[in-house]
Amino acid sequence: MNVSCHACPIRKLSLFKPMRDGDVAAMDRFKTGELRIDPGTPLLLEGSGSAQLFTCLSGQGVRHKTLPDGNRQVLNFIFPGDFIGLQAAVMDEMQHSAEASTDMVLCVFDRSALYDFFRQHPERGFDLTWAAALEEHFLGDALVTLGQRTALERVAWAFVRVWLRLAPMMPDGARAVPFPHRQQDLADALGLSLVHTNKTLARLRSMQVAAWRDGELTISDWDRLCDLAQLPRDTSLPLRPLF
Amino acid sequence: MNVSCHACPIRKLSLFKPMRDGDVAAMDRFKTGELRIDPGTPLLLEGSGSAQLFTCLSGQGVRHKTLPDGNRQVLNFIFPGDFIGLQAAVMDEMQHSAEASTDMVLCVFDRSALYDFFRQHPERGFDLTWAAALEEHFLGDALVTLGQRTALERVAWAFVRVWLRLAPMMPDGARAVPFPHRQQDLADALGLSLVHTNKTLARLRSMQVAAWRDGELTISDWDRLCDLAQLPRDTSLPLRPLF
DNA sequence: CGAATGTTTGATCCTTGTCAACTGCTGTGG
DNA sequence: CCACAGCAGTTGACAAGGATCAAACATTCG
Repeated sequence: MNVSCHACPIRKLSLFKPMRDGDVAAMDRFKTGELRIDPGTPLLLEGSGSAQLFTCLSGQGVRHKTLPDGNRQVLNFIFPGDFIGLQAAVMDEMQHSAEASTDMVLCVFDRSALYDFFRQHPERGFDLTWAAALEEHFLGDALVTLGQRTALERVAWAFVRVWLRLAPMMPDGARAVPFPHRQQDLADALGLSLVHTNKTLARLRSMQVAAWRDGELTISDWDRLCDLAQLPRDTSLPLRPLF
Repeated sequence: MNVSCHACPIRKLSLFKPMRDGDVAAMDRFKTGELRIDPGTPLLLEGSGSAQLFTCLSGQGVRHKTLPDGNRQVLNFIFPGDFIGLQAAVMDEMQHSAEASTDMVLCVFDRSALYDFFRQHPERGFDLTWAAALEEHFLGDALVTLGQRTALERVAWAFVRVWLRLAPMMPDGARAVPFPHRQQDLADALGLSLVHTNKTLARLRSMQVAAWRDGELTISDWDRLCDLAQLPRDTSLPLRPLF
């Protein structure tokens, strides 16, 4: 199998410093292969059973936990370039898995090789730590949202997040980004009921602020959206390490 | 200044493999000094300004974010042994800081030295990544709680978490653990109002399940508490890396 | 066409937030 | 020594945001 990984997002993830040839080679050795899955297919990440790490090459999905009573919390949406599976290593007590919302192509890595990877390429390991800290930062933001924001603010916040994440990957001037999920997914991500989420979406639409239809998110009034989300209008995603 | 760090929790944090002498020496070089702060003192972590990392040696505190409208979300409580500051590096857009609830003693590290540390001690870097993933796991749990659990369940969940974290540090058979925070802090951590938190605490007390008074958390009925929190009764904290 | 899935809308209920008042404790200054 | 301010905790009354229930509607697929 050809395991060269030129388009592999783990590179993007680590692109804080230019990559040397040795690093690329090491990355390829680390890589196990590619995986393509259909919408609705679960990515097995439960407990320590799974020995794999993934990066998303294309498509979108959700990462979620499920409570014994059946309630589901979406931890985050998975976009191209995202790294999945680090956390799975430390999970036991709770259901934790990921699921494809569209066709997805994943880059598969062998977790057991990660340790060697660290030894041989400390700089990349450093980047990984940084990526994990970044993930944690995002989760912290989500926590703030679920803890302190109203329904309208939550949806606005989610839209800002999605837009910031995806817009840079779109051709300049694009008015919409792909967000191919169900309202139920967003509801589970924001800790709202499906019905209330739906009504809130309708409100945002009638306010002419943002519309999410047919798997596409269109934002008409960025400033008002940011205000609703209590975010500065020039918000951007942190992408480069600061230390 | 004597910077030997025999009691320093960053060692505990990395205790997955025995430490070699070289590691200890490197750690000490990495260490900047110790810091003791009074209750109510904020630890400056805002934005990229802070060039420091800390581990908590003794005392407790909270790490929180503040919204423009003044609402506060407690991300987590800080216990002895915890590592703080990794996330701060990637934070800009939002207030983010930590504050001491009691007298605290902190171990201070220089962030700029972290990179070198990684290069020279890849295994330790690996541990750090693991620690970051672990943190993320905890935040994910918190997210589930804020998103899906009721007030009673949230408080129960928090008590279980605190107990699991602190009990191993207590003498065997201890019936209470120190939890020296205000009800407002717990409320802000759980996304509840102060009043409702108070009433929920009263309920838990009258149910003879758990009582938190005078900075001490006492658990009388572990099984019922776990049931309320929707957690298995044999829940434990993940402490060792699985890969 | 019918079944399945997802979206939309209205009616009702309830968990939780808000407002307000009171208690008890601690520290301070006259 | 007492008066008083300040702060955390407690309790009750009331309001509201969001959950739940139920039903209709749209779309896709076999």
